[in-house]
Amino acid sequence: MNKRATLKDIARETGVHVSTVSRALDPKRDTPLSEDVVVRVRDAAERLGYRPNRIASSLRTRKTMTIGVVIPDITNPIFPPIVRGIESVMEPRGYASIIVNTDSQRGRDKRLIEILLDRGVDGIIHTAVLLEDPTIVKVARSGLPVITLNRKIEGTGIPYLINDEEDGIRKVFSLLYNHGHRRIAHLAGPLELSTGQLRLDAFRKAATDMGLDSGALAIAEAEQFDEQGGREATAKILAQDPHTTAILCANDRLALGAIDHCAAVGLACPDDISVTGFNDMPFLDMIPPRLTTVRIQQFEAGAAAAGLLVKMLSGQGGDVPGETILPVQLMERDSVSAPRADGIRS
Amino acid sequence: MNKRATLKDIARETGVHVSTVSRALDPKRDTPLSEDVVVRVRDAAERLGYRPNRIASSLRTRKTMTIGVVIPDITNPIFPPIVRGIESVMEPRGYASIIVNTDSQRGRDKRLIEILLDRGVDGIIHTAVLLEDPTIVKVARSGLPVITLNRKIEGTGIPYLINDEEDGIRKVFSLLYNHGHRRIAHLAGPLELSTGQLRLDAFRKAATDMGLDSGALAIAEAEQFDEQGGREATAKILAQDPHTTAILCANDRLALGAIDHCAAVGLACPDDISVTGFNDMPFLDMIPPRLTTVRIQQFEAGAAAAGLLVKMLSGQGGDVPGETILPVQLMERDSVSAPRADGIRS
DNA sequence: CGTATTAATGCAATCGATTGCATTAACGGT
DNA sequence: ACCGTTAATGCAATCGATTGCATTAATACG
Repeated sequence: MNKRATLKDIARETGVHVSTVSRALDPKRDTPLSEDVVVRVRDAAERLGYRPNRIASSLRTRKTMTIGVVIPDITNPIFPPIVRGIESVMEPRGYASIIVNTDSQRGRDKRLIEILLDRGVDGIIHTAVLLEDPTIVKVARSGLPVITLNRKIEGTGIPYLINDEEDGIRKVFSLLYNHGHRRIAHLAGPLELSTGQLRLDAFRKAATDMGLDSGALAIAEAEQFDEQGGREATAKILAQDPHTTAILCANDRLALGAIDHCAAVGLACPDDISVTGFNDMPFLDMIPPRLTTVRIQQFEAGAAAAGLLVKMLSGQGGDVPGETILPVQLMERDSVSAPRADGIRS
Repeated sequence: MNKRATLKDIARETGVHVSTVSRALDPKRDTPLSEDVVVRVRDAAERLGYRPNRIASSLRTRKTMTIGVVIPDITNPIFPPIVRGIESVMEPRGYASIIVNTDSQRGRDKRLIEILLDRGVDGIIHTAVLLEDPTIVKVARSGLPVITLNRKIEGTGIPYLINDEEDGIRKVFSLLYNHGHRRIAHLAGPLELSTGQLRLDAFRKAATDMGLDSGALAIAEAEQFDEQGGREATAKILAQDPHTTAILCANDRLALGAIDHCAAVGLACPDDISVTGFNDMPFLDMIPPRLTTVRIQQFEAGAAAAGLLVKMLSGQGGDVPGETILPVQLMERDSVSAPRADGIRS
């Protein structure tokens, strides 16, 4: 109904000029003002229920106090905690976030970033997923503060924050190895996605480090990071090497699919075959057999990335490390055991 | 680096006035313009990579093409699909969304809505949770388009969209009844939250409709909508009536907690006691015993609510029904069976 | 051919807050 | 008492797009 009060209203009310009102209300003002005026202005502002018009302010200052958050899909359970982590840092500092979902589609990425830029976001946190993201690189080059999460884009100077996935893969690999597994297969995610590629590389590296010939191990790429993708790729793995005793999966959902397919062909987990996941998504520990997996600090990663962005936004870009790596944690549960001694499996 | 092109740049480039440029670029312009100018302007715009400054536009037109979405908590798995549903409608129409999480806390509600208003959102979709939400009512009264989702606030004229929860509760209640259960308990959610209250009311109604004395049935209120809340409340229920044969829970997580507590005291589900959930959250069907529950159309609800909001935003508020109810679906799985005939339980 | 229309475009105010510069008043120093 | 400071505030431009009104040019009409 009755529109919001503006500086002009307060000016009229107090008899001073709008610029004076503006200064009186500015918490970190540099110009000296008489105590009297400040009090009167604050008073009037209070009385009229004044709230600054951020749009007008943004137009003038070129700051919207809004950031963009680019994620693949909020319905993927690993992202909500990340988002909350980001907001736990941004909101207290007066920033709002606009979240966009790319669904890992090339075209959308560009379109959505444009939406963010149109709205004048002050910075972007990008949980990059595609191996190539030319759009975000261009944006960062143009001077907008950008942080990538879960993904480094080489040679661009964009600060990135990642979980120590390489270490995570190494941990599960070692666990399987120490249980006696040697024919360890990798169920990779879509290699077009950075997560898929990264974890595959880490798998190969871990295998080599343990003295196995990574070329001899069965590897199959899932088309999607979901149960169906896991089922299909598992079939391929078992075809490649029927004597596989363990499948190291690129994420939890793939692992669930793997277990499902194995069960369908008569292989029980972990008795006949061991399976591991990655991410430790919510409720995972309630689904049998409780999956041995790697826990990633989603919330903390979001919060840390936001912390970096805040620094960049406040002009302390120099203080931002180019690389931040968060530790991961092995979660040993029930989906891993020693390979069958009898070697019954055909 | 090189800042964005503005109307002024295009004007200089083409030799016409900025206002003419503005009109030439306006898809639904009313003023007649010569084809020649339009072409030249479009050309120049293209060439300069012109993108309108939405901030400036917003200041003048008082439309930000941004909406606010208020939810309790995005990490609660029922909300991501709702959010995606909303965006599936809003984004193609040029709207961005700012999502805020209230954590069901009174104070935050107000503060967050203020954040949205400060940013000049054109409308709000509010998945109200508290029984009383004076803030959002006031906002709606001030003329801003508001839709509430999952909750009606009586007598305010705010259009609301709800799932037919009453019908859902009735369906599970009937199912239990038809299996032979008579001592059916209700594990309610926090009654401060509308969902908790609503489902309790529906439970009582269903009981009465089936000819049971709802006053005689065990009812316990959980402090939180989570597993721990479910466990604690289940203890209370079993204390109230040790002969309870079925627990109808206000949501899935409470049900998981209930089953957990029952198992801890030696009651197997469904053999010793039947348990039902509500919501059918993601991955629920992978957690044993697969919970019989009520599926709510989260995505569709979000999309439908957004559809209503869009109508209001485009000035067709008159066409928006005050009430929209989406059907729910009973998902029969494994957590319900007939009560033990032997009545062994102490 | 003069005037009334209409088409095409320019002008300038506006949205509300911010900020460099100008102005005024008060004060201190010598 | 005079001048240089500094304190306190006003002035006006600015951010970029939009839009009612004015203006000019072109066309139609009688």
